Parts: sequence; C-alpha cells; structure tokens
Amino acid sequence: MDVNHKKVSIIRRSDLARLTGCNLETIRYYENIGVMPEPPRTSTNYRAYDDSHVARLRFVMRSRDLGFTLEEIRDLLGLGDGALRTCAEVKEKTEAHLAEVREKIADLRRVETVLSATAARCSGGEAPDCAIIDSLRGL
Amino acid sequence: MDVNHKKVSIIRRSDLARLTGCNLETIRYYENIGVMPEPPRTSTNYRAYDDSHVARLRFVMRSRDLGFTLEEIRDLLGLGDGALRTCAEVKEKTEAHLAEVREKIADLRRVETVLSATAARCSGGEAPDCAIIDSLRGL
DNA sequence: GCTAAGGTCTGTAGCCAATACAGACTCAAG
DNA sequence: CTTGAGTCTGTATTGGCTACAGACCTTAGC
Repeated sequence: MDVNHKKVSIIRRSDLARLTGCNLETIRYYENIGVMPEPPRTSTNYRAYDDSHVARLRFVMRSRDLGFTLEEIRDLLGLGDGALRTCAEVKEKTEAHLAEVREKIADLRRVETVLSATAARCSGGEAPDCAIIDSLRGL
Repeated sequence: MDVNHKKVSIIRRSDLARLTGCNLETIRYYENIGVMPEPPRTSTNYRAYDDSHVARLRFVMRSRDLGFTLEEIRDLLGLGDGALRTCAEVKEKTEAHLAEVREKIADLRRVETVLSATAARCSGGEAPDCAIIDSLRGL
C-alpha cells in the first residue's frame, strides 16, 4: 500500500473554498482570528487541508447563516474564554440568539409598516416636493 | 430689538446630541462624511448649530432607523452624485428599500424556524454531547 | 530545460457606521 | 485663579469581511 497515495489529493485553499462555497480570503481570515485551525503546510508552505477542515468550515458557515457572530461560533466550537462545555449551555446560547432574531424581526416589521405607509402617501410626480421626504422630516 | 439676543442661546454639540438623542461623536462623523453640513463656528472655534441642524439630524436619524444607508440618506437629502431630484425617484428608492426589508424579514423568519427547531431537539443536559452542535455540523 | 500563466504566500489597506481616546484648548463657577 | 467640565483635532478600534501588491511556487506546452 502506498502510504502517500493521499498526498496527491491534498485539499488546497481554493479547493476548500470551492467545496464549501466560502470566499478564498475569508478562509485565511477565519484562521487569523482562530475560528478555523491553522492547517499543516506542504514543504513549500502551501496550506494542506483535509476533510475535518471542510466539516469545520461548513459548521462555521452554517452558524454564520443563522446569524451567530464569530465570537459566538468560537464558543459553540468550545474554543476561547466563553467556551460552551455542556449541552445546556449551548441550548441557552441558542435560545438567547433566537430571542434576538425574533426582536430583529419585530423591528423590521415596524420598519416595513412605516415604509409602506410612507411610500403609499407619495404622489410619485416629477416635482421635487415629496411626501416621503416630508414624513422623514417629521412634518 | 437686540440683534444678538439669539447668540446667547447657541446650540452646542452636546445640546444637539441631547436634542436629537444622537451620540456626540457621531455628529462629527456625519459632518466628516457630508451627511450633516459643517456648522458655523464661534470665535473660539466651537461649533454653533441652529434649528436647521436639529431638523436635519432628526431626518438622518429617522432614515437610519428605517434602515437606509448613509449613502442613501445623502441621496434622499438631494446631495452627492445619486441625488434624488423628483418625488418619483424618492418613491422608487423607498420601494426598493422596502423590498429589501421584506427580504430580510423572510430570511430571519427562516433562521427563526431553524433555530427553534434546533433548540427543541436539544436535551439540555450536562453532557458535552449536544444535538444543536450536531445539527450545525450537518449530521 | 525554459517560459508563461496561473495559484499561493504574506502583510496590509479598505469598506460601513460608528465609537473611543489622547492631548490641547476653552469656558464657567467659586 | 484654580478646578472641573466641555470642546477641539486627529487617529485607532470594532466586526466581518474583501481586495491588492509583490514575492514565491506549480504546471502545461514547447
């Protein structure tokens, strides 16, 4: 068996980007801030990733999609000062985040209401006078 | 009539902050980027605002609350390259922004669904094993 | 073997929308 | 006349990236 047969299929940075949909430069950024681990290097200093990096980056991206900050993601991963060690801690964090998301939705719904009411009041004419501008002015 | 009687009640930066609820430093920032005009100065170089600045800053803050970017606010104010000159242009901009807000709400609702389903699946026990972490991993 | 085009490496700068801070100046009360 | 508060300026920091320059490395074709 060729011990080195895996070496021919090393995952390079561009591969990792392609496999995860993550931007190339963002990967390096995540390594710098400790959200992704520093991968081993080839003899010529190229990053050499493996499947674990693919999984980890997918975890990070999924969490980002759900609106977790990178700080929170570090905690979810059990890294850093605020590392979440038990399931209960993770659940608490998730529920707190869920509450924030719900607040943001409520905020945006208020915004939606104001914006649509404002737009409806507008004549849409060619004149510079505008009901929208007036309502932003608080008139 | 005392021509100068208004000079004794000049609006200073801290007053403007108090009157609008805007952060003190943010006012200077808005002046730097051209969203607020440079006010006249006293003989000792203090900014001297008047009612027009209060109204303008309220306009800016209200627009920010509604999620417009500072770039867009410059346009709403009729400043800069993309100045909106007619009511129709303002209406178009507002409706485009409204569409973005609605998309953001839809995104967050999806996030809410995933998060609450995920949290519900979690035992909340003291063990490090966690259904939330597993689902973020994509298992 | 050589060359040209592409990939990768590093550090650094820029983006938005603020916020914070240091060090110099000024103002108002006692 | 001192003391504390307010103001002035420029600059640094935040978060989450993205972009770029200039040096290296790799690969395909000749």
